[in-house]
Amino acid sequence: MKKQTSDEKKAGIREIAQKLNVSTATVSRALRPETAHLVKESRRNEILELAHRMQFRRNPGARLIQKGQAPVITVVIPTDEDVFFSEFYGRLLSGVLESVAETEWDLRIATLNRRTTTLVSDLKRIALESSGLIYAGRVLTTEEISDLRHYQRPLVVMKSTIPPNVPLEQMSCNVAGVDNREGAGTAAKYLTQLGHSRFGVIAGPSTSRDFSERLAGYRSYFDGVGLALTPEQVFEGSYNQDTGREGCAQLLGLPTPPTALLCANDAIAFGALDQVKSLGLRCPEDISIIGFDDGPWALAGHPTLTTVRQPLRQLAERSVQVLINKVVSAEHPEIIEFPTTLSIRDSTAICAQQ
Amino acid sequence: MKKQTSDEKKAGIREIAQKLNVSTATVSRALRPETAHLVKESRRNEILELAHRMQFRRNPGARLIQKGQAPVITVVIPTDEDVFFSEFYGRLLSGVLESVAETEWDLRIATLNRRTTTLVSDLKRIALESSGLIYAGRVLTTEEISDLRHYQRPLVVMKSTIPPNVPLEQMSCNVAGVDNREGAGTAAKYLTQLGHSRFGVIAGPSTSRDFSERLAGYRSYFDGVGLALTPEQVFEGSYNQDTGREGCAQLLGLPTPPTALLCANDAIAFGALDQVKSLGLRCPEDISIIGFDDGPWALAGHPTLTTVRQPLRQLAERSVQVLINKVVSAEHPEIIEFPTTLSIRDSTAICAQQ
DNA sequence: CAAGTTGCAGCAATTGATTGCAAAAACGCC
DNA sequence: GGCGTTTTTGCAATCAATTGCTGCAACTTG
Repeated sequence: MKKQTSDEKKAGIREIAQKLNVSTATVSRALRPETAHLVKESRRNEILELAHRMQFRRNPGARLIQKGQAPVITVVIPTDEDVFFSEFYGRLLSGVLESVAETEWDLRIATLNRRTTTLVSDLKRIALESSGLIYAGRVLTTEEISDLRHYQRPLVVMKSTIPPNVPLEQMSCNVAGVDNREGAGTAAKYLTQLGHSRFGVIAGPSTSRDFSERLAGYRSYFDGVGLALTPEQVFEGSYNQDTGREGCAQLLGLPTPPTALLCANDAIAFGALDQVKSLGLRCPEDISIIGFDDGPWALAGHPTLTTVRQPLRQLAERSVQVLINKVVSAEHPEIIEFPTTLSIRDSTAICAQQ
Repeated sequence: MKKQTSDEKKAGIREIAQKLNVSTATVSRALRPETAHLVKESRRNEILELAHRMQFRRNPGARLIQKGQAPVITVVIPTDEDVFFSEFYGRLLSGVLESVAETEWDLRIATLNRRTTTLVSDLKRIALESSGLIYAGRVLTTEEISDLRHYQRPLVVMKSTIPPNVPLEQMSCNVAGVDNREGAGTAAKYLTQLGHSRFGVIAGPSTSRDFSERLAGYRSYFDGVGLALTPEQVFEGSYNQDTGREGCAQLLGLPTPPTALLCANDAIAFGALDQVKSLGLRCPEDISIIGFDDGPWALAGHPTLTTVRQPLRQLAERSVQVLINKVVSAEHPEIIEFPTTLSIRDSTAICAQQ
């Protein structure tokens, strides 16, 4: 009696074939949905039934060795503790996870070395064991972007990793992102409809594509309605709460302070809200605040935050689709931009001042 | 000129062998660190160099087919949008990610069907393509736990997925978790040292192992110092902010209200804080609040939150180690419990009342 | 100088499922 | 019953790397 780990041998396609007195080819065909129609139904059922009883699982390597690639999608994210707590990554990842879970594919997560200088070949390495890549890592350099031309494999790049000054049309790969301009415009429009006419904008860093698009969106809307933003009305800072506090303090210190604040993300909005309270003002009675992101905390505070929701779930879903179906050729890469929606809550109200 | 996808054929071990006029065996040996010593150094360098120039990547399937398993660790998480926003999962996942990134292994993420009744065989399926599993999914049933005996492969189960009434020693697999009792005790002790003597506890659901251990930790400490908690001093609710608000309201309504609140997680603590402010009281001057988790938001509010930090990074690291080294036999599974640390911030202060 | 030891490299088998090709079986129709 | 179709099935090659075994040559030792 040889020492055997357990489980009465391993159940391979061979064992099944042998027990049923058919060839492995038949078993193989019966077992995979794509070829199942090639096997007579009665026999197929026998095979399926036995495979189930023997707890058969096909060896993934055997297919891999033929195809040279696995049904795995890899998401590349930054090397950064906070990734899992950010709105963007959290919702994106869970979206990808769900989309992938509905298919036969697997999801893998990878990070790049913090300061790699060989991005494209790193991506090639990562991609080796997967069939498609979603790049959501750190912001790309222009050099890296042009290098990406040499990466001729299924790839979707998140728009937010592209610097603001690079036109999307110039990208040689698929790009997926959220329509920040439209979302910002919607927020601005909504405040206008509530009767506000004196606005303040607390923007994030202009080095970020998302933030610069959002600012452009606010600007563009106000230009259109003849309320063009003056430099004093715009505070630019980082993407965190402190920026919200500082921006709020500065804007409310203006000779004619705004009655509504447009914040480029939720964290900034929370900071602004905190500052408003510290100044003894009330939100929304004295001042309306609108955010951008719609994270889980938007509902947690007092008042709940009116904010722009990014359809990251759909974005993820579409990206996965693109990769799995490879519907897009490298010559005509797809640019996916999803529209946002406005989540109206309690931090905005009709303008009380005339 | 035949139509060729690109890249001058695929660079396999064969092509390299051919160009250098050696056998594939030699190339194979030279390429893998474990066997590299079997090839003369000069030749090995030639091979390595050419492999690099040809951008050679070995086909993962070919090894898989022999070993029957890939160097991949899979983390099983719940099917739940919020996973990526929770302290626990966020920090755990990023910890696992980092630990794995330091090795040659890959990280895969999988979810279970929402209501699977065949957990163990599902795990087997998932594990098929990976060499180790970290289970951090939904809470296990006792039946599933005893089924796990049949799962004889590298597996680490997170303690929080085990129901409170199951003794850890009874588990047939490796268990990793945080020492909640000790953490809760430390928090309680710290408040005592600040001079507090009237406490309120806002606990989470007792169906959760984490929360029930934390409550036990508070109890056990107070018992030890002769301040045993009465039923009125303990409010049990859910794990969210509303519980914090309700609990705070109720506890502060007692004839002799507490001067310090122990909250079973940060969200509850934020709720309590919010309620304290609504009641026109100040934290920490009038009442101290202490949380549990130390999430990114603990630093964001006013005042910043004193809270118990879980060493999830180390927990993740150790779990990965266990899986990669398979240092633990199934007969003597390891129980890993990491100690917490206290992050002292502004929401706690010396007791002002005598 | 013979016998023994060690280092290096190649041959060929192995791994498990898939698939092109062709044979065999089943079917339909007159 | 015969012939043309269609459906099922099996054989054997294939995928890319790994590894036990063997052979050869160089080196060491008595």
